Amino acid sequence: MNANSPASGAALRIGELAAATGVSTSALRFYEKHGLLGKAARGGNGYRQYAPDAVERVGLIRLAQRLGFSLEQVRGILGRAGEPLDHQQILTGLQARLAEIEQMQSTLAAQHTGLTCMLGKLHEHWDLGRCLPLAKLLDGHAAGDSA
Amino acid sequence: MNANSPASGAALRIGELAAATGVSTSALRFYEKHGLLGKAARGGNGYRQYAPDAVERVGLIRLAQRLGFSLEQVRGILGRAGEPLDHQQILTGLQARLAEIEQMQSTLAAQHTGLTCMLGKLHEHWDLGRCLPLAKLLDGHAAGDSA
DNA sequence: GCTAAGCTTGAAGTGCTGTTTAAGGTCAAG
DNA sequence: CTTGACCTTAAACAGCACTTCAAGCTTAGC
Repeated sequence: MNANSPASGAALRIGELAAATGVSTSALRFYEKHGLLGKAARGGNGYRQYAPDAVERVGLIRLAQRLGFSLEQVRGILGRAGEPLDHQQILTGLQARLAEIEQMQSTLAAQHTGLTCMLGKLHEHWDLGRCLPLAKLLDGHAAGDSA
Repeated sequence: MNANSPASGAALRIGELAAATGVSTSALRFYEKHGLLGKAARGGNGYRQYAPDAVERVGLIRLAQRLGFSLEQVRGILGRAGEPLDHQQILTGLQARLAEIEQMQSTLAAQHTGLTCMLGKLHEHWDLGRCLPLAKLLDGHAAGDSA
């Protein structure tokens, strides 16, 4: 029953960490296997023993995921395990993601323009064929946009 | 050698259609199998015989893909085969994609804001932990789709 | 008529990501 | 003793758009 009673000051077991973070135990093991979480110490029974700050680490992983980072990118940013957290590396990673986002934004903007344009054309004359040239609009720059 | 010489007025073989559209033959068969392309007529030899307007159809499929439609969505829009092309269905499909795009745009915008914010915080005090509250910012309005 | 290129089929494989599940066993508490 | 949390590794899943494979046709040029 009480498998999940926080031992106040000390180590968390995987189920406790899972409960504390909202991440499944299997996901936590997965993170560990992929170097996101760092190998937990083990008790005499072989159970993982997480220090309380693991909660924050997991929180950071989930935050990063929400910011659109893949787990591989997260590992690139947070470092492979409990290592020092290289500031430069973090900045670089964040900026790279920012660039990625901007790239996607311009792709989406171009698609948006293209679709809007298409809807306009379809209101006039009902010919999808006339929309084909829009393809060039999507290639053209994928960056800026011009209606 | 001349397997790909357009027989002027008449039917295209799959390789010819592929050459004309820049889509591989295997992809064309794949499209057919999934109802995007409509079953081609067959010659006495069993080869597919495409009418010249298949080129346009394939062009539309590729255009749609560039607009971010999945093949399944394309099928929803263009109709399951050589059917009449339901105008209403097309409009609905395009608008649905437009909504999808806008959804993604707001997700990306939120991520962008979050990241920028994070970079700001990190310049001040070097504590990633202080960035955790940003998670709420991401929840705030854009559904948790990161893609 | 030989050979190479092109066509036919269906099934399975590919690449990517993030988990989850399954199978088989250990450990602790009621 | 039984339940439930934990351990391990390996494999499955899910979604997308194809590609590849194998085995066996046809067609075209020489």
